[in-house]
Amino acid sequence: MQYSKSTDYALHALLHLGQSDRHNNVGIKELSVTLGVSESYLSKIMSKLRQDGIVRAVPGVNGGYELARPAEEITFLDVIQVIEGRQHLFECSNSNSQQHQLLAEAGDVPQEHERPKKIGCLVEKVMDGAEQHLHQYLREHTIQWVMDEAFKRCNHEVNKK
Amino acid sequence: MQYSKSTDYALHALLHLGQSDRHNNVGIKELSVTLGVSESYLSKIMSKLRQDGIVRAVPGVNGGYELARPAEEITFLDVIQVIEGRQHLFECSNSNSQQHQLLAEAGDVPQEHERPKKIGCLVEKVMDGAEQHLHQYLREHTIQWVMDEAFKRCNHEVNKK
DNA sequence: TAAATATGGACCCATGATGTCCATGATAAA
DNA sequence: TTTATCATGGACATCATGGGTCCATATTTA
Repeated sequence: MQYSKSTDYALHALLHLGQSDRHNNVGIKELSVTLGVSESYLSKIMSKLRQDGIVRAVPGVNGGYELARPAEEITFLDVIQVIEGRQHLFECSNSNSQQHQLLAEAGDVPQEHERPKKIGCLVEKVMDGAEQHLHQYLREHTIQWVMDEAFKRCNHEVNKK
Repeated sequence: MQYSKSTDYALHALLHLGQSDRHNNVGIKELSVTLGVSESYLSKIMSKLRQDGIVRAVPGVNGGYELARPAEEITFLDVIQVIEGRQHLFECSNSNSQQHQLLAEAGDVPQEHERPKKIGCLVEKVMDGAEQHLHQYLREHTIQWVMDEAFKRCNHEVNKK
């Protein structure tokens, strides 16, 4: 269970756009050279980012990509969800199995007018909780955060001299 | 990006072992019927859990599986790592690309005796932080926690009557 | 118009998840 | 000791997905 390379490419591409001098969009060629990945493949990824309103794209001569909104408003979670999809980290495959009947058995009120019970898998509940924590952290970190952090490190390095 | 079905099966199987009357191990047949999955496949999963010391297995007549330690000492993280492996959630595929050189460029001290710099990808750093939060939550939730929660719900249901 | 650029569809390949089948080995009951 | 029961592990089979290429098309600027 790992995030795909596409997510890697997407995040690094956005960082590059964030650093490039503003009002100058960056072509797919420059991006692909910088990241070390083919233009064809990177195009697909950038296209997804555009469809989701993370970047803007202009075709034609001197075209390219630029961030569609400020880097501090692009979170890691935004990017990950565009690339990886919005499915949950975990889905119980048999919510109506014997397993779950047993879990609810003791306090069960049998057939109190046929309602489907809607118990909800407790395993899933834990996993959903974990996912919420993961997402919260990813929401708190933006493209801008990485650039700021890099800048701070540079200063620190300079001061050491 | 999703946890596999095997993780699902493993967690539910352990719950079953946790609930079954103690000092009685449970055969693969009973487990497979309860979870609604084939014996063959579930065997593979149980075997992994055994190799990692989560469950014990005894062959022969009246054999089967039982928890190798108390249910409150089996965390979700334990189980997930056995099934999914211990690889990181994210690995930067090009830590020495031009991208990272640029990030470190401004404050760079060129060739101060050829050390490889060991910068470390900041994207990876964020992702590792996220992973730590995820793991912390999964460490705090055990098989026993789920059983306790199920018990509490039963009582609540009974009290409502 | 021509060159540069993004877009999207069709396709390919390797890998891993999911699952089956079978031979083997260990154990307890008869 | 024999036999039925049970776990183990290897060899496959199948299918979905990630990762990637190639090409035809549309759009824009010089």
